[in-house]
Amino acid sequence: MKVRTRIPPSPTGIPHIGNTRTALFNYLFTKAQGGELILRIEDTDRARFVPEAEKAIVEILEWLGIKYSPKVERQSERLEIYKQHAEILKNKKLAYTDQGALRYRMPKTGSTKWTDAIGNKDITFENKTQEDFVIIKSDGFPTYNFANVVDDHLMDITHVLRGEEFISSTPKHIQLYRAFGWELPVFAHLPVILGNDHQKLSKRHGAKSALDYRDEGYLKDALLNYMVLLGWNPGGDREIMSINEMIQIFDLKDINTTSPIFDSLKLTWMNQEYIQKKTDAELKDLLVEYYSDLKALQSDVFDKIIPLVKTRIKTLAEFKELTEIFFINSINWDLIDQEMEIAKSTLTDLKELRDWNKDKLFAIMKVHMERKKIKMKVFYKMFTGRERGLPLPETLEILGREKTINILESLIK
RNA sequence: GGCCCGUUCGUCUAGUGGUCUAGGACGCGGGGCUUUCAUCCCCGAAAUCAUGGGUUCGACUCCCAUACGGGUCACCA
Repeated sequence: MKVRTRIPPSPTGIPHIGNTRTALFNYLFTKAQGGELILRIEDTDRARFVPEAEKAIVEILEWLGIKYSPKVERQSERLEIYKQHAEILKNKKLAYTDQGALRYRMPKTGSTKWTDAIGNKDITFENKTQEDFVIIKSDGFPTYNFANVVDDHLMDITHVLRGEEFISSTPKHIQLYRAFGWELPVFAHLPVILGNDHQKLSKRHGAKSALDYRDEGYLKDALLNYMVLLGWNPGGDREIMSINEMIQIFDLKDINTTSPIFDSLKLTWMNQEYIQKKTDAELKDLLVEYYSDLKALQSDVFDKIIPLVKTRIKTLAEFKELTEIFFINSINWDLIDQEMEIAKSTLTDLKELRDWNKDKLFAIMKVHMERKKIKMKVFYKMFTGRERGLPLPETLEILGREKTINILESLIK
């Protein structure tokens, strides 16, 4: 039997990174099994419905390369189906009307159990602890608990990979399957990702979305790689992996049972790793895509900057500040007396310099450093306004004679 | 509070009865390289494997209890 899974977001906002990780696991599992993944919009909550949410959901999956079947299902378009199925339960006296809503009558004796694929463990709930739950709301829309089960069956879902927060509602789902005489899918409840506060990731606690990370200059490969390591480990010391490598070795049995804490520091480190692994051309493309205004930079200048920048940025967003000197058109820093003196004599040297290249430029600086017993920092401050940055001689070589001399002249007068 | 799940360095984790005086990664500290800052390289600190009982010739690994943490108790998903 072919594996079929689903990504069932509810369009109540932009999904945060925890939800996206669940989508990723669904994708990896499905690809590894040669199955099919569908996207099903669970828009049954009219009060919290956010029109733009679906667009963001699709955008995230697209950016990350999480592919699913072309036909997107929407529960709001399937109301008739839920109504029919509710009717069946009502006729069987398994559901009853309660204040305009339809409730499912849960059995009150015995127990409901299943073997969860995560950790391969049996989970049992005593039925006496379960309450009758609403399946059709008074507004005519189905609840998650109902629509989810009906759709999973009708759409031939074989594996339900979802967050651990759904464990306690799984007995409801199982009873519904039984009431209809349907076969159970495999349930796999992923441990939820916790934030720094050790609480479940949530918008309220500042959980970001994949789109936020993209906007902050993170690469999709890095985000994907970091996310997958949160709760999944193929064994051994392997950490850096491409999505295709993940698919090759992905197995539900390697998913942990403990809730991991999201460590943005390690994500940032990983992002830097990925940036460094990119070729110059690839990094250039990423930067052009990230910044809308890089066209202003001359292509040959841009090409020369890339290798200098590569080991110095952890996110694409850091590019601008680091390369500021190539974009500025006015000087906004001052020199103190000693620096001024050095600036003047350096300027003289620069004007006389025949070959404008990094070695000659560095030679000039070296002379001054030795004569005045100063450190390189002084030159960084002088030419860029900052005490650190891209290698100076290289930077000035790329900047060119005219612009470099301009900087010193405007500082001196 | 009831019910459910979990517990190895600060964090992500390896580990499936003896190879563990517990390995890797991030972060942190120190050093090297060096034109600043990075990158890179080397070294180091960091877990009495939550605690207490079992089982066993032998437990991080199996069982039980306790503690702690998390999830969930909606006409939200």
